[in-house]
Amino acid sequence: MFRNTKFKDKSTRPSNLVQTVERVSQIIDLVGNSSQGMSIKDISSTLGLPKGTVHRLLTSLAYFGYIRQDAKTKNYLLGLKLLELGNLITSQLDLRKIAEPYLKELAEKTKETVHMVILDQYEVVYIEKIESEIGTGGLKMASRVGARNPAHSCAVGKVLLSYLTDEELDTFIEKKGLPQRTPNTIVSPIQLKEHLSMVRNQGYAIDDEENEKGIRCVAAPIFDDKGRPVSAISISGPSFRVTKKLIQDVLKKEVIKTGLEISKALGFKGVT
Amino acid sequence: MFRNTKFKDKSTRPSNLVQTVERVSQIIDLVGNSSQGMSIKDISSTLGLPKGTVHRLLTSLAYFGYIRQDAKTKNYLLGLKLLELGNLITSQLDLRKIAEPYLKELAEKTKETVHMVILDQYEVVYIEKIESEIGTGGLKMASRVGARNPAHSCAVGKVLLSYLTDEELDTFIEKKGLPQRTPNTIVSPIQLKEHLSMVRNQGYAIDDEENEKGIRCVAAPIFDDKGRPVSAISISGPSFRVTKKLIQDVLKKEVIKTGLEISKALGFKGVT
DNA sequence: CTTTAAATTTCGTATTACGAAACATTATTT
DNA sequence: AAATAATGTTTCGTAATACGAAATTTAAAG
Repeated sequence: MFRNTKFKDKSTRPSNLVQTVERVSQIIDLVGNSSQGMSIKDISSTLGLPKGTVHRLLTSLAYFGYIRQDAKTKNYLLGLKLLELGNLITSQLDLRKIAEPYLKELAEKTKETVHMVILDQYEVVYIEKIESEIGTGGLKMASRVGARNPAHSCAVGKVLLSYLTDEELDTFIEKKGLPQRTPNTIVSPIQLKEHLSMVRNQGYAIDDEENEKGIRCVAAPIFDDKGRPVSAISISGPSFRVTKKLIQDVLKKEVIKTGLEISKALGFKGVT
Repeated sequence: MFRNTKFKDKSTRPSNLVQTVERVSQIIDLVGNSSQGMSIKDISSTLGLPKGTVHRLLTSLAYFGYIRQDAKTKNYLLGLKLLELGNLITSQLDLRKIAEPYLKELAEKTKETVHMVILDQYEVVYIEKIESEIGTGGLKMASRVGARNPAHSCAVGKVLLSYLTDEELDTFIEKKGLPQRTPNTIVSPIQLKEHLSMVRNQGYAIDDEENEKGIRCVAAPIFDDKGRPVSAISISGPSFRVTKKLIQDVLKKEVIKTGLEISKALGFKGVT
């Protein structure tokens, strides 16, 4: 008896979701994405829940610090507990701690924005972002630590995808699709697979305005002590500064070098 | 009919806490404070909950990204959603954004650690921490963004307490007490009140190893556009470097100055 | 001072989450 | 490699929990 469809899949809705957890998550998302906080009325009408219910959940959340109530406006805002937890997880990702000095150096040297990401649920999650103090010239990238991006359309994502098995890639494509973000985005599965094998061979990836018009990036992988590609780093910037030539002549070399340095700091001994 | 004891008090346990929220909070705290993550067994035995229940809550939390499961060890860890939320709240505290450059400059100039805090539930919460790149000489402060401290025993706390009304101060003392952290901690309510009125008059506070042996700090307040003391900043360091003389001659002036600069950036027009 | 709107509390009820135990999977020992 | 132990996952009948309509209180606006 074999069951070829039995893929344990953490991203599909569990059969027995706890209702309260779902509602709490919805409330926190909602409140988090409002700049001025929200009233109970707002929340209850947006989510279609009775005011009483929302109030009960909010007071419980407030008691544990996940939500706080503005003294003046009476609006509910994210609580400071989330600051604490956000920093806790940072310290759990010791990857990030180790990489930090190298990334700073890279940002200084190249005068562009440096990102560090990991792959989670087939999406790219930014775990570090360093902007060169000078040189960014008022142009700031909209990215933010904790934010997510499709993997197929950015350099860091393509680097990490390039180490997946063919089977995993199929699951990825099936689950996430290959949404076209710009005219340059690779949307054909076959093309993507060819591209990824190239990326893997050459050890770096370029995002030539595939994710956002006007932004170009180069990325390289980071390996842990077991040689597993656990993370990727990139240099990103506006296309008029980050030209194809600059990438080939300078930036490519620098990301790869920094990637290798961080890998070594993690105990990576090199291939074979 | 008057009821003098009717103080709306957000920190006492609400009558109708949602059980699931409490359990979720316990689980997240537990998992967050473990460096290697925890198994279901660990969590259920620590909290005294049945495995099935813990499992159900964990899968729900994982679905929404608050918890993730390590692929290898199968242990549960904090999820990356918390990174995202931690960064969201940071951007909601635009106070912090505005202050950042000033604080960096202060840290550079003084070569010591600079903190920024707000008061929440009568406790000090660190919302920013900047370490001077050089000069810390291997000595790092254990503080962490999001962490909390009693208010009566640190400079930033005393600065903020100094603006409370007498009534609020009594509530604070009743609720939190004045725990003795070191031999220097002020533990007498009367002494504290006298001290605070002095702090308020002089516009800064010193923590002379009152919170931690070997650590001395100076702090100054930050006012918003309405003239309300919304935050406080401090310079902290080992007592052998941060001498009383250095504070009086140099540091005191610098924190006050930086505090005022930030206040002005927030729209503060000065007193009267 | 009156009116309106939102926030908070109450309370009987049905749904939801509970948790004991069965079952499955993974790790450990012999 | 087989057996055993230990942990993880699912099931399901039940009761406690959270629900939510409505009443009450509080705050804001006219």
